[in-house]
Amino acid sequence: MARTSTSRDQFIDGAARLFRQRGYNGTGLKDITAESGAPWGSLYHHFPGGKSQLGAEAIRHSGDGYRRLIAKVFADADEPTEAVLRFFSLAAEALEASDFADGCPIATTALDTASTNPDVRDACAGVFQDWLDDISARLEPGVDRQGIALMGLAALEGAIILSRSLRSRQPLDDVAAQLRALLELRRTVARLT
Amino acid sequence: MARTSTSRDQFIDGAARLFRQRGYNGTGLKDITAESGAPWGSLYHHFPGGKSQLGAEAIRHSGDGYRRLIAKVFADADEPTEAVLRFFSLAAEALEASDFADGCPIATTALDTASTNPDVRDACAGVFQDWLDDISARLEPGVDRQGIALMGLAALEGAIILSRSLRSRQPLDDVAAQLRALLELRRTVARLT
DNA sequence: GTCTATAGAAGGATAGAC
DNA sequence: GTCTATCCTTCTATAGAC
Repeated sequence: MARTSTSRDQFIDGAARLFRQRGYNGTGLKDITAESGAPWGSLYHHFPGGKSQLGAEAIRHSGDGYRRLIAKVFADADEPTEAVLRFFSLAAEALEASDFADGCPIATTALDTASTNPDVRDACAGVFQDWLDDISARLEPGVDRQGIALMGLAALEGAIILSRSLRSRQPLDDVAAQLRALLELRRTVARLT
Repeated sequence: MARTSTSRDQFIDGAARLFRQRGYNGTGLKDITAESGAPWGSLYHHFPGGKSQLGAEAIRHSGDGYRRLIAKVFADADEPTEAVLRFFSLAAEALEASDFADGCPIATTALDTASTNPDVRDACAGVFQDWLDDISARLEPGVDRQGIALMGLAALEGAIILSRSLRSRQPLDDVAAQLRALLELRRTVARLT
C-alpha cells in the first residue's frame, strides 16, 4: 500500500493549505484543483466520499504534520516550558509571513463543520486530542500535565483568532507572556512544596 | 433614526443566530430569510451592500449583546475574578443546551472572513477590541488588567473551539480551573509585594 | 487515472411592478 | 417596503469516453 499516485497527495496538500486560510465552507473543490495542480478528473476517483472525505483526510494530514512539529519543538527546547511558548512565536511568524492568512490549520474548519459535518468535525476532534496527548506526554512529570497542555492549546487557539482578526501579532505575544507567568508561578509554587 | 421597520432587525437577528452556529460562509441569504421570517423582497432594500453589510451589522449586533452581558456578569459577581470565570460556565451551558451548536457568536465568522472579507473582518475585530476594553476596565486596578483580560478572552475562545469540536464541556471547565489558578496565584503574589 | 461535458442545486444579486 | 421573477455564477457530483 502507500506509494500510489501522487495526485491523491496533491489534492490533500492543496486542500489542507486552503482550509487553513479560508476554512472548509470557504473552499471549493475547483479551488483545490487549481491550488494543487491535481487533475479534476480524478478527484472522485481518489475520494469517492466527495468533499467530506477529502476534508477529513486533509485535516488529518495537517494534524500529522503538526504532530511532527510538536515533537521537533520539544526536542529542540531546553525545557518543556520554553517549547510551549515557542508555539506562540512560530504562530506569530507564520501569520506575519502570510499577511495573517496562515493561522491554525484545524480551527477554522473545526468551527465551520462543528454543527454541520460530523465526518470532518470528528477528524478535527481527533487531531486536537492527539495534540493534547502529545504535548502533555512531553511536559515534566509531577505537575498537572493535562491541564497545562489544555491551557496552552486553548490560549494559543484563542490568541490566533484575535491576532488574525486584529491583524497584529500582539495578542499572540501578550498571551504568551501571560502563559509564561503562569508556568513560572507554578514552578515556583511546586518548588516550595 | 432608529425606530423604523422591524424587518430590518429580523434580518440582523436571524443572521446573527446562524452565523454563530454555521459561520459566515456556511450561511446563505436564503437561510437567513427562512430563519428570521423577514421578507426576502426587502433584504437589498435594507442592506444595499448585500451579504457583507448584513454580516458586519449582525456581528456588531452580537457584539453589543455580549457587551451588555459582560456588564451584567461583572455587576452580579462578588469580585472580578469570579466574573471572568463565570463566562466559562455560561459558555458551557449554552453549548450543552444547543447540542454544541451555540459557541462564540463572533469567532466562527471571524475566522471565515479573516482573509477574504475586510468589512466583516473589521467588524469582528472591533467587537473583540470592545470586549477586551470592557473586561479590562472592570478588573481590579493595580494589576495587569489588559493582560488578564486578553488571556481570559483567548483562553475562553480556544476552550470553546475545543469543546465544540470534542462535544464536551470538559475543555471549558478545565481551562477555567487553570485560569482560576493563574488568577489566584497572581493575587497571592501581589499580596506579598 | 484522467479527460470533457454536464446535470442539478444553491449561491448572491438585480429589475420592475405594486 | 415588499413581492415575484429571473439572471448569472458557483457549487458538488455524476456520466461516459479514453
